[in-house]
Amino acid sequence: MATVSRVLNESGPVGVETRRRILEVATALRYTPDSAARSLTTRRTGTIGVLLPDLYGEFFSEVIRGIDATAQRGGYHLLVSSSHDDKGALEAAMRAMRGRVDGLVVMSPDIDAPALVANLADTTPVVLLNCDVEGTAFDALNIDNFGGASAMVRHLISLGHERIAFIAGSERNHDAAERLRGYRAVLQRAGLERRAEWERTGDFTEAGGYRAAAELLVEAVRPTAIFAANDSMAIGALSALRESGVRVPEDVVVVGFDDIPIARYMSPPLTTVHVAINELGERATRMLLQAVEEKNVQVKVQETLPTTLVIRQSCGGCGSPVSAESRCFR
Amino acid sequence: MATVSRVLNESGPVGVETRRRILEVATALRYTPDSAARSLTTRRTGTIGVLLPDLYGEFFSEVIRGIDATAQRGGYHLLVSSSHDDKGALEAAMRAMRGRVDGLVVMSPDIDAPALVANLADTTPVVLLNCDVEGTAFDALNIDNFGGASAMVRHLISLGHERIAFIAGSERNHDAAERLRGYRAVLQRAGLERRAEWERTGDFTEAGGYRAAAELLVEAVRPTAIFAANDSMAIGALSALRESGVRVPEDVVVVGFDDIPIARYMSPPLTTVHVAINELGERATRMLLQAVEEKNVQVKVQETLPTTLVIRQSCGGCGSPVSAESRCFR
DNA sequence: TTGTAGGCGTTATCAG
DNA sequence: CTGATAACGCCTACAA
Repeated sequence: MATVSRVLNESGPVGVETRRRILEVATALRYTPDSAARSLTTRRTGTIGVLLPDLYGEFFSEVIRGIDATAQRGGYHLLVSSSHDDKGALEAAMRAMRGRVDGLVVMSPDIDAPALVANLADTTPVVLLNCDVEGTAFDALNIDNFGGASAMVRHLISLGHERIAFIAGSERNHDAAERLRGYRAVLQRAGLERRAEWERTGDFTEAGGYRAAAELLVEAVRPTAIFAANDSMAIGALSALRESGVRVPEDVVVVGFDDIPIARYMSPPLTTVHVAINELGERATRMLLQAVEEKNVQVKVQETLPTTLVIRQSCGGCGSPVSAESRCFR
Repeated sequence: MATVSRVLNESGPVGVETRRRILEVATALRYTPDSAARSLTTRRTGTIGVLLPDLYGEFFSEVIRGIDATAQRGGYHLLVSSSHDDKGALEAAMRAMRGRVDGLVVMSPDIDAPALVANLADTTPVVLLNCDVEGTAFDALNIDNFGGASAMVRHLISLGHERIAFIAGSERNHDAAERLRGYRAVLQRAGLERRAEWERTGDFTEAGGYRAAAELLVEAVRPTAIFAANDSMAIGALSALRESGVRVPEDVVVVGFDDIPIARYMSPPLTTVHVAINELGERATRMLLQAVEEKNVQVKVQETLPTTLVIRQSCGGCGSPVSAESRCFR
């Protein structure tokens, strides 16, 4: 009956008595509108989709936390799908989500998601998270990877380090590439030596960082500082150094990127580039919801999430000339 | 057209030429069946719901990973919802999922989920994960919390410890309660002293473990071993001890529970009770899919996931009389 | 092997 | 203010 619909959705005028009766019966019968039927007519699902490359580690779980919180606040459900190694898998996942969601948050640092989205010619709003995107054709949110990495290297230099190694993320990863770019740029600018052996490639996991650090230790010329492109690898590096009896920060300094929650609990507490991971998910979701709910606005926005240096003990201290944006934490 | 449906679902006979033509047009038009309309007729959504208390930390993200992998393999999507502090929130979330999912994995160690599920009188299959459930009325999967905690305390005793402290999880948490029960049972059995001051209550977070350990350090009689009810708290404890200049494992021994991926990378590597977290999600999902796909089978199963001791360095070594189920890892 | 008709549970439209 | 009636897009049955 149409009136029932009007009562439950508070759309249209309904008599007080009628309304009461309907509500009574509805609760008595534990009646809940069928969401499939509803979205068949409304063309809205009340759900947003989240596409992630993986779910391993604290970084992703914090991002989802932010997304979930924001979506929930906006009254949306979350359809999550992860582990899209290649383009085909991501494309399949996107297609599978079509019709099931009102919008999509796509985090895909490894894959050319923009091309994929353009290719799909879909009308569902999409926000690209940590993607390598040029121009203004998409809603996109990125971390200030270059700025963060630059600031960290500058800090290391200010502490007197001249032999700075870098453990990069996987080569195709956009965040990884930007962080590497920041590292190289500052080294070059400072006129410091850049050795190929001091640039190892990891995979953003603890195991990768462990391996890379172990390799760095046996180099003929050992670096005095190791900058890992994310905290997980820094933690792996810490572990490798410890096993080899190398003291941190006395013998070698280790720093990371992301500031995942455990970073401050490491031994020693990890100096890192702080990213407001929660906020990353939050803002992406807010951007998406805006696009979902105001379909008329066709203007896309590109945003960058700023980063800050968090100085803890794994780098040996604040140094004398602390750069403007760095702060000292316990 | 019915034939189109037959082609896309491979149900019913279709002429070869017709089939080819339909497929051709379908791909040309990028046609994808509307999932809402489809589930309206089929009464199936191809989605399973996951209800979690929170998304913080590696434990949850590993569980979801396991669930996601298994669901994906079975061709199902994942509708995730978290942060259900109280009964009302959980109930609302369950109701909201009704009709959107074919089945539900409910992880709710804090809340009386069984009562809720029974109360909802819903026909959607549900698997209860880490819930305090009695009897055989529900499909349920639990960790062997009691066994794991017992084994760990026995191990500590075998290492010669007599003053063993415990950092518990929150009081209403079922897993936490079982682990505490295991700790107490073994202490009692061994005739060891049990002091109220050596039982601190944490909240399964690093911060909670940090606080609890700091409090233990100022006790008149200081324990020689600290058993945290999960790894996050153990990591927090490690951090607190380190800050106070207490060496682990020389001065005080620290052990955890869960064996989250980072545990092995701690300094020192964390001795802990291994839980196959991935498998936890995997098995729960398999149980659910079974219930979803074979509706006839009305027999519910209750399973327990076994645990094993993982001896690393934070407990000071393997000890002499290694109990049967313990293994030594790097 | 193919096309037609009905219905899934809502909401939107339109008379009353 | 309320109740019919027609979509929404698909699948299942039935008839051709």
